[in-house]
Amino acid sequence: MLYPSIPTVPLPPFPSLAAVLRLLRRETAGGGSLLLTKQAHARAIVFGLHHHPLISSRLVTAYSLFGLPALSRLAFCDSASRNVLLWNSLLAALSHNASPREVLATFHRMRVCSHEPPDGYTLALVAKASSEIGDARIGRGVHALVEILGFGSDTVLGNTLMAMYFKCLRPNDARQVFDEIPVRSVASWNALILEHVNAGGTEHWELVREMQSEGFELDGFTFSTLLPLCAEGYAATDDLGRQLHCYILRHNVGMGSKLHIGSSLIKMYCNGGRTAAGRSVFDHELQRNVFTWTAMIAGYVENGDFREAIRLCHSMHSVDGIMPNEVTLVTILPAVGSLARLDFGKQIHGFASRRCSNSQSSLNNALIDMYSKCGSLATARHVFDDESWHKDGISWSSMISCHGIHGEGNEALKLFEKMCSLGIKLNHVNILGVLSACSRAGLVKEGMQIYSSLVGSHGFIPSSEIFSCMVDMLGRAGKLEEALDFIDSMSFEPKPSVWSSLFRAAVTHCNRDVQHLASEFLIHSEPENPSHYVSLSNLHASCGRWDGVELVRKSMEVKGLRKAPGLSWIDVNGMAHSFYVADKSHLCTEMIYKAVDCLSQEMKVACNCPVLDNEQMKREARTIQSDHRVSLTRLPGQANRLT
DNA sequence: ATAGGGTTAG
Repeated sequence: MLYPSIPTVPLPPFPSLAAVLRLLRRETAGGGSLLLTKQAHARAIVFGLHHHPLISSRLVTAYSLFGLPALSRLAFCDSASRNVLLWNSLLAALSHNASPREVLATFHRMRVCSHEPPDGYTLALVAKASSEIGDARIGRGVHALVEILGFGSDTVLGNTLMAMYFKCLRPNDARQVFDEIPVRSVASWNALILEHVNAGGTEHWELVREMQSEGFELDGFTFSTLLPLCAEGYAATDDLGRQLHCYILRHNVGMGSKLHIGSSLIKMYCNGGRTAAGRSVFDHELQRNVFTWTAMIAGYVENGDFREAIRLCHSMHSVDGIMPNEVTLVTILPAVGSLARLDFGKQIHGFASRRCSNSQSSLNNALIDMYSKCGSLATARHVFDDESWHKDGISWSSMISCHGIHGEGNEALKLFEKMCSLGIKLNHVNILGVLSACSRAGLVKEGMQIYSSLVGSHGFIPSSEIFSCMVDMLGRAGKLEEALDFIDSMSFEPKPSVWSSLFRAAVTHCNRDVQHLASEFLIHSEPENPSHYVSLSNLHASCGRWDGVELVRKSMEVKGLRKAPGLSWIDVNGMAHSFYVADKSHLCTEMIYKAVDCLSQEMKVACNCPVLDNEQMKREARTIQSDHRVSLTRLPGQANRLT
């Protein structure tokens, strides 16, 4: 067995038990000095103190705080006398840094070797380990032992056993444990409520009332559980989220839980689209940590305010001295991609490779997506091909979509096959990814094949997004009749997105009948959406039916509908330039239009297209642009992005 | 003993 390297620190003249103990105080070890811990260990060995159970258990715990279970075990093994305290320290160290099975194995050794019976702390650690394994038989054994050893009325152990039965999917046993706890605590109720929330039922509010009627106050844990349920609150008349927020402020809830509550509140408001309310919580928080910041950044990202998200990410260090962590980076990367801010994306990549481990799939997945959205297919692929990290389902899905976005349908299909052969489970997202890749690349046959094999042989139930994608695939390829048949064959009412796909296709292929049909359905299913009226009006205009135009405009007026004109914008050297349709207001208009013409020509040559007249050319350019050069991402109430 | 922030499509 290897001893830790003994540092060459001069020993004080009269080393004593107390001096070693002082070095092994939790604060010293937890404060980050592995060197001091090793120094203490060395001294203990030199003076034979490492046999003392108090010293050895401190050593076990100290190494555990550094995440070094092998050294914890070493300190344990070296001790000549082992009491419950020492065994418990080892079990706790393994519980934090090793597998639950190792905890149980060590517990069995303790039962055989130790002359002292386990205490409540031992049993709590073992119950926790058995809940992580999720095996109810093992759990029942622990429960029996708790009763036999006389801890049956212990509140903390009761709570642990209850959580254990929930994790082992034995809710009835869990409930029985709860009912039999003689003196319940807030934690007992919190655990019960959490499980009901996770199970997706509605009884949790009833439980909260019951808890209050028994005289318990809701605490920070209760609110962390309840707040996520209130995101949609403001739409309802009673706005539960705000009510809970007021309760928290009035009762000053959250001794020691202020940070948890803060980030939960921010998330709750932002999930309901109320970023301003979330920001107000954020600004008034007396203490913020990386969770608080990440919650606020995520709120902006989710609601499409990418610039504010990036601004916050930049200022977290200067304002609060807090560094972004991996989760923060994973949160901000989609915003970077949506704004096509390759420069910032590269900075994040550099920052991550310096400060984070390279093993996190989620971070690498987000990087692939960011590079892909910024137009950097090669870099995205480079990250993907790096073999030092483990690829999960999302990694494959991201890479497949990335090739799809860049028009490389065949490469997307190749990856999809490989993904399936690796046994990665298919879901709505990764199927939609490969189908939309087929759609963009015009691989109709291949896309149909995947669709029918999944729906036909594998009993997959397609989502409405997948239906729209299939209509889009057929429509782009000009197969409008087949697209209509496909819509007919759908087993449920087509969502507006299905009709939108059909409408776009009909515009591209100049089929006025289908345009008309789709636009009627769109107006019928979303009568409050102004875009549909404008589309119909434009259709009438293109046929010279000015009375139709008039009619549509009137009905918009009656309904009080106005459509905000669409914008496109492009970032040039950090400056955003935006354009309306046929906009001529830019200072460099002439130059810009010349450049666009050149690009269109180049694209046509690249696509081997015949030279067309001016009208045809414009139409063609629009189609090609929407497929390749220009990817349009709609931001709510904002502009489109040009990449 | 019970809790807080995140990645793929559209």
